[in-house]
Amino acid sequence: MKKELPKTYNMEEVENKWRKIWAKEKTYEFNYDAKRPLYIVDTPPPYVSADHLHAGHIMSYSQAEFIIRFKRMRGYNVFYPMGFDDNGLPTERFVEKKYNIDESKITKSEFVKICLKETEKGAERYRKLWNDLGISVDWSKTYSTISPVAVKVSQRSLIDLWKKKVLYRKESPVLWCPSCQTAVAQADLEDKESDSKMNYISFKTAKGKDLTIATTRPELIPACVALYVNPKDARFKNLIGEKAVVPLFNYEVPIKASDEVDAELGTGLMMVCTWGDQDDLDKWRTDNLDTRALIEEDGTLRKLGGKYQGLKLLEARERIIDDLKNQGCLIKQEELTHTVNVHERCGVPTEFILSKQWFIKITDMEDVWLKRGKQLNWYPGYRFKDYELWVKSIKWDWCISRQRYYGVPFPIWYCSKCEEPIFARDEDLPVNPFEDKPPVKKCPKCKGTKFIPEQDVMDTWATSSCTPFLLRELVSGKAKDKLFPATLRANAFEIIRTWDFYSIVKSHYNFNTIPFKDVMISGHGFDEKGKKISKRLGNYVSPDTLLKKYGADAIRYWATGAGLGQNLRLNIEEFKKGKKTTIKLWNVAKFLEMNIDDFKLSKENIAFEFADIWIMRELNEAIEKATNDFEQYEFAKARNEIDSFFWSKFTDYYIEFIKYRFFSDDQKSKKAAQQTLLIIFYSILKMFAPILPFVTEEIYQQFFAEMEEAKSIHLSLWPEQIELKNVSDVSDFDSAIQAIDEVRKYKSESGISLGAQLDEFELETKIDMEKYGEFVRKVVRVDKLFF
RNA sequence: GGGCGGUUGGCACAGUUGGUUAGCGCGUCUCGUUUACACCGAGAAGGUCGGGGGUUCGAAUCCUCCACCGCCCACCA
Repeated sequence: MKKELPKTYNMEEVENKWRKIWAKEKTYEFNYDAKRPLYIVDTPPPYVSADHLHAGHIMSYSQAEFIIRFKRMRGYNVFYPMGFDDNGLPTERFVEKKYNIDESKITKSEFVKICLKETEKGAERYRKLWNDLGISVDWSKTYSTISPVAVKVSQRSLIDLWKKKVLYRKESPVLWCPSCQTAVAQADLEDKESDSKMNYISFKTAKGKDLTIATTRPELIPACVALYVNPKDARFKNLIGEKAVVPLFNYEVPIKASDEVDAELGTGLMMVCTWGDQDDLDKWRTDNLDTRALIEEDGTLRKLGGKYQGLKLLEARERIIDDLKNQGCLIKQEELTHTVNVHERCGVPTEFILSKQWFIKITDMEDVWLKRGKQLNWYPGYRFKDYELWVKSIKWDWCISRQRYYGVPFPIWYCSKCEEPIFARDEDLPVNPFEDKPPVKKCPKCKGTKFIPEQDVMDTWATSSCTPFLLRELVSGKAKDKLFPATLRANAFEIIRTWDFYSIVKSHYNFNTIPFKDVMISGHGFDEKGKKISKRLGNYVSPDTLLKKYGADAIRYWATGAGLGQNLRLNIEEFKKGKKTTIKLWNVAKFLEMNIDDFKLSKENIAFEFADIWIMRELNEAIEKATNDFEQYEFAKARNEIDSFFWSKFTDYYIEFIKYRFFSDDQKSKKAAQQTLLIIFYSILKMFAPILPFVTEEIYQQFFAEMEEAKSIHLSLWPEQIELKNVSDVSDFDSAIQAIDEVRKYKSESGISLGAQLDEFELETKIDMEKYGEFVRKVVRVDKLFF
């Protein structure tokens, strides 16, 4: 049946319509079906506390989704759930700021309640944006990282790690954020440039000889436990084994030797404190130095600080410098700029403090992590380097406990007498140790009867690293066992060292396998000038504004623009081009509507003409290339391929080549053109479908739905190449095209309308006149062609 | 200090295993209302591929050094 398309494409109306219908018809719902191969997608659960959604978010999720739609059309049974990461520090800080909350004046449960409310709001915003963009998520399969199922899976994973003896609790120096007042992991650190001073301070040996050390952290002097020199350093080697006297505090520390001391740096004499940096920790560990814990959880000096006790680190620094000056122990100060490690969530420099924390063993396992990493397919391949580099730089076991409120609780109680940890039973999960009782009445170790719940919550990555085996909990029945490992993990490069790495760790320990087969790494969205989009710079437009102005299809079109793993600038021109493409598709549909009476593929033998065969050959090539590109996750290349076939071959040439046949009385020729148009355009629509889901669906429903069983173009199959057997040889068709170009050029340069009829034209291009003469004459409207 | 990515006409980008006059889009200029489309069509101008050196019959494409941009890691006594 023939339908009348509106004259112009009403983008907003069409997009809205299909959003509603896809939701109502549950077009993207996952239904297990043993016959079809599975394609399981694990995309990042975004932080719902991110209140600055921008084009970068659109870009990375769209890019993964192009592949997902492609795979769906390739016959895969796609399982595409969506999660929201709403636990942990980012949410807490967001809530504190938004409501101006002082945590000391609010109960833990009140605070958590507000966090939950905010995260719900945040999730709703994301959900709406993804939906507006046409992200083909199965919305009946969602999770949040604080939901009972996520808590259960995380806790179960943790208990398993304990049983496998790779989880341990230990008092040791840990990376600590004095602002958030929690332990943090190595992966949570960020570099920050800051101005500081190098202080040259005089020590004395026990025998009274003068020594000078250089430090940027004079406030750590009360925690000084040793001085180090290089044993090859002629100036100092005779000091090795002697004692030095710490100024202001007047206690003795040993002078030791280490090859790692660089005689050129500072004064060549290194002060080791507990603990200022990695060196301090290394020396402390290997040489069994004293433990002098100086820093309190809130970033003030402990009792060890003597008269400086209670001062903040920076205040203590000033006072100590003053006092050193007064005692003549400060020799000089030099300005310098150096990089400090700050907590990425708040930008405050981290410290090391002595604290009891839970750790997962990841150090000394480089070969294991590398082996696991190599078992994955990395797209693009060079991003494996990022993983490799990270794995090789791991110095700490993964500290997973956080001294915060809003997060997944540890399923752990401690015996109040002997501190033995009691883990929850699997059948009781999820548990909240504050509300639930431990599974034993008596401590198995000391028979104590009182238990204290673990106060800490888990690191957010301890939870989100479980997503590969959390996803399957969203379905019931037979499918469950088949939904792990996932097929595709898609994320941006900056979370390779966290999300990807920790997921690999968890799957390795818990299931002795890899968490997913393919990793697809996207770049970042940049602003129009090429600057990274950030909240601080305010260099972004809200996605809603962009969507309203250009439509989802156009924005998705832009998102195809970056090569895999490359950054992508915001580019309004690309939005416009995307919009133009949707309109062009619409107008071609109008053309078909005007010239085709019956939208059916004919079963009769069709007398295809040269131009028809030519365009079908071109189509086959385009299909082959686009398919290969998509298979390699190269959506940018695929789009270019489809684009150039559509614009340069199909609309610029083929449609012009056949117009005359529609005005002629040759029914056979007309029929062949109609059939070719149908075949080609239908394939084009399908190839554009992963990128432009709305306009392709609209046209599909108008003209092609009746030809197929699929209720949506997105559930139809990806186009196959057309079989071209027993057809004329058109390998010289390019000469005909060249002749046509020649006439077009002549008309254009002579100011003659392309539609004007010419009596005769002398061609320079040599063509097979018998074969293509009539065709060229009709297309370019010339009565007589000759050489 | 180590590593990754990038540097191609005004702008934003493609350039497969090295091979004929280096491509596309936008922009610019000139034309054209051809019954799908002016959110159109035809045509033109414009680059020697960041810089130096090398390999080769031949390099944007391989090697080497350097510069600049972006990012990651490490160090900073």
